[in-house]
Amino acid sequence: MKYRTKHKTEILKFLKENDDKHLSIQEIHQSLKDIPIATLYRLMDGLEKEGVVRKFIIGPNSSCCYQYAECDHHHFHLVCEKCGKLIHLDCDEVDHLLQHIKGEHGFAVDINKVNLYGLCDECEKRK
Amino acid sequence: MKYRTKHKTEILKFLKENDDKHLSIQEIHQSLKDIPIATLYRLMDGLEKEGVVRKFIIGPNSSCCYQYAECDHHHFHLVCEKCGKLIHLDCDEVDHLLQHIKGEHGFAVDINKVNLYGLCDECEKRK
DNA sequence: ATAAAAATGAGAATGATTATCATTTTTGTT
DNA sequence: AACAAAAATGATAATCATTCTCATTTTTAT
Repeated sequence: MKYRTKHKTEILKFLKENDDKHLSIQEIHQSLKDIPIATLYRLMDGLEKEGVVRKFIIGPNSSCCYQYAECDHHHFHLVCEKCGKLIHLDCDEVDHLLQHIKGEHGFAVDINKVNLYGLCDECEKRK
Repeated sequence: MKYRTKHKTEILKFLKENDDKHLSIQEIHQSLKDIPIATLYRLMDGLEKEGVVRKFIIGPNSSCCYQYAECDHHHFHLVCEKCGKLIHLDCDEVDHLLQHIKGEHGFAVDINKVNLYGLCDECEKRK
């Protein structure tokens, strides 16, 4: 991912325009038809590794989704498995837990890679 | 899943013997070679629906894993991104955070779907 | 302008999971 | 014990997302 290419620019533009959604590879491909699917996979993979983009696994059987990564990287993301809603969890308790895990269990959690899947209030009620 | 069958018995015996591990379909199939893979998928699916067995999604790209349900502890999984090691995090702090998230943020985290990615101690030292 | 490094693209390959459907097994009932 | 309906099976094909391959093209630094 060292070179600047038209495809990369196009993808980032599209993701920025939709920074409130999680977009699957399939959805991105729908909109950016000129990018071959194999290339798209490759580029999304690279962008994720660079931290430009965030990858979500929504549900066991569906494919993964991507979203433009924001700069404030210090919170967990709650992802509703029903409606796909993304909640940013700014919360001291989280920091506390992560420090505890580091101190007591010797594991440095990379908060950028973590999503807490579950059900939001509305979807739980509708269940 | 109404009838008692040899296969079901065999699977449950195997899972009980390995109640400290998460077993992938492939691993189960390795050990219980006489059960055709299609049947195995079907049975595991049925056992999960019945609540006899728990399904885990470990990592974005790997397949799912199963564990005998009675032995399931309410824990997070820590996944080391370097060595792939899976750590079971049994910890009261986790329960505390989840209750807090449910109570204060109105979100029911499904702990089985969550992995905390990061670096284990050994890999961090080696970094 | 050039060459090395990187990215591309088309299709094939992979690999997990699901669907199909004729056959077999299980179970409760005569 | 025999029967029939319901359920489970098994072999194979189908599906579908993702990855691989490799010859070609593009990008970048010099």
